[in-house]
Amino acid sequence: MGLNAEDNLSAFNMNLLMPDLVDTVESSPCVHCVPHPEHLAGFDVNCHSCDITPSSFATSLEGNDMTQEFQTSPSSLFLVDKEEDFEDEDDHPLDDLLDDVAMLDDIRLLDLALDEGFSPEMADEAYSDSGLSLDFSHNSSSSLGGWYPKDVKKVFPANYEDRKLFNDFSWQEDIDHDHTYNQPWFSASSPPSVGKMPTKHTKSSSRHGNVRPYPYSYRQISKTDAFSRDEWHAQALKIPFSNELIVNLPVEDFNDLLTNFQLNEDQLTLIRDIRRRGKNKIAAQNCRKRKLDVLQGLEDEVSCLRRHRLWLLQEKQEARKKLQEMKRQLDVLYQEVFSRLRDENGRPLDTTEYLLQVGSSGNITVASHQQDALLPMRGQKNSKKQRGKKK
DNA sequence: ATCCACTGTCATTTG
DNA sequence: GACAAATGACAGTGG
Repeated sequence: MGLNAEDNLSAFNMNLLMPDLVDTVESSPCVHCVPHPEHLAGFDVNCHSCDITPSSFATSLEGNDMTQEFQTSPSSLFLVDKEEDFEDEDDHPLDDLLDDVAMLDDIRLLDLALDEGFSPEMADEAYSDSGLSLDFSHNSSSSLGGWYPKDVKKVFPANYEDRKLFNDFSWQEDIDHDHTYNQPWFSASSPPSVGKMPTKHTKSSSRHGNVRPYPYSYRQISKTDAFSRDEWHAQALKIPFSNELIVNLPVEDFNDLLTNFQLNEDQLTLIRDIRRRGKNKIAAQNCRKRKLDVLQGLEDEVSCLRRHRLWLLQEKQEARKKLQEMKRQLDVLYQEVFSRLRDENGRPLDTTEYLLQVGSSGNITVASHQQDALLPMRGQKNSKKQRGKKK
C-alpha cells in the first residue's frame, strides 16, 4: 500500500492545479488579443481570458473539488461527532485544511494497521485479557456487519481517538459511552430498518413512475449535514466506515479495506454503491465546472476576437490615411522635381509631353508620353541606347 | 403556479 | 475486457 500522508498531500496539491488550472493556462490566452510587439503600447484590449493573474489562480483553487468539498462541508466527512462539527462551523477555514491533513493521516494510520497484518483474530487475542468483559463482535455472518474491534485505539495508533475513519457503532459505544448520535431522520433509540430505507432512485421507479426517491432534499443534505440516503443506509447496515472514507480512499486501500474487514454481501454491495455514487457525484461536479469553464473561455475568446477585429479595422484606417499622405507628398515631390528639369534648349519640360519614371532598379528617368524613358536624371547612369532614343 | 438554477443519480461513453 | 472518469439526461428541490 505505502500510502503516505505527505504523498497524498502532494497529490491533493497537484489536484489543486489540475486539470482546470492547466486548462486555463493553456487555453485561455487569446492569441488574437496579442498584437504585434510594435503595437503593444497602443493596444490595450483588456482581454479577460488573457489575464493570468494570481486572482485567477485563486479562483481555480477555490474551484478545486476536494477543497471545495471539504470547505463547504467539513463536517460531512464522517458520520460521527456531528454535534462537534456543528459547533465548529464558524471555525477558521484553515481548520478545514487541518482536517484534510488529519484525514490523510488517518488513512495512513489505517494503512499501517492493515499492513501490519491486522486481523480480527489478532485483535481478539491481543485484548482478550484487557479486563473488560466486552464481546468482540466477531460474527461474519451477522447482518449487523461482522466483527468490530472493541478497542480500536489499541489496534490503530494513539491519535486515533477521533474515530474519524469509522462510524459510531455499539462496539465503540461500549467503550466511550458516547450516545450522542445525530440522527435527524429517525430516532436514535429506533435505528432504521433496511425495510424502511428511502426508495432507491432508479430510472424505472422515479423517472417513469413519479416516485420521489428521497425523504429530503439534496440541498438539505449539504446545508444541514443531515444524513444522505447512503449515510442513512450505511447506518442501517452498520457499515463500520464513514462514507467519506469509502469514497476517498485510493483503490488499492479500498480493496484492502474490503478484504481485511469481514463484511456481508449487503454491506459489500452498499459500500461499492456508496463509493460509485460518491465518485460520480464528484465527477459530476467536476464535469459541470469544466463545462462552465469552457463556456466562459469561449465567451472570453469571442470578446477577444471582437476587440481584435476592431483593432484591425483601426489599423486599416490608419494605413489608408498614411498611404494618402504619402501619395500627396510624392505628388508634391514629383512636381518639384519635374519643375527643375530642362530640355536641350534650357526650357522647362512640358508636363503634357514628358513624365518621370522610376525603374525597377530605382533609377529615375524622364520619359515621353509616347516613348519610353529618354533622359536619365542627373547623377544617374543611363545606357547609350536610351540616350540615342532621346533624340 | 411556473420558471430556473442547482444537485444527485443513473446509464452510457470515453480513455 | 475491466475499470475509473467523464458526460448526457433525468428528476427533485428551493428560491
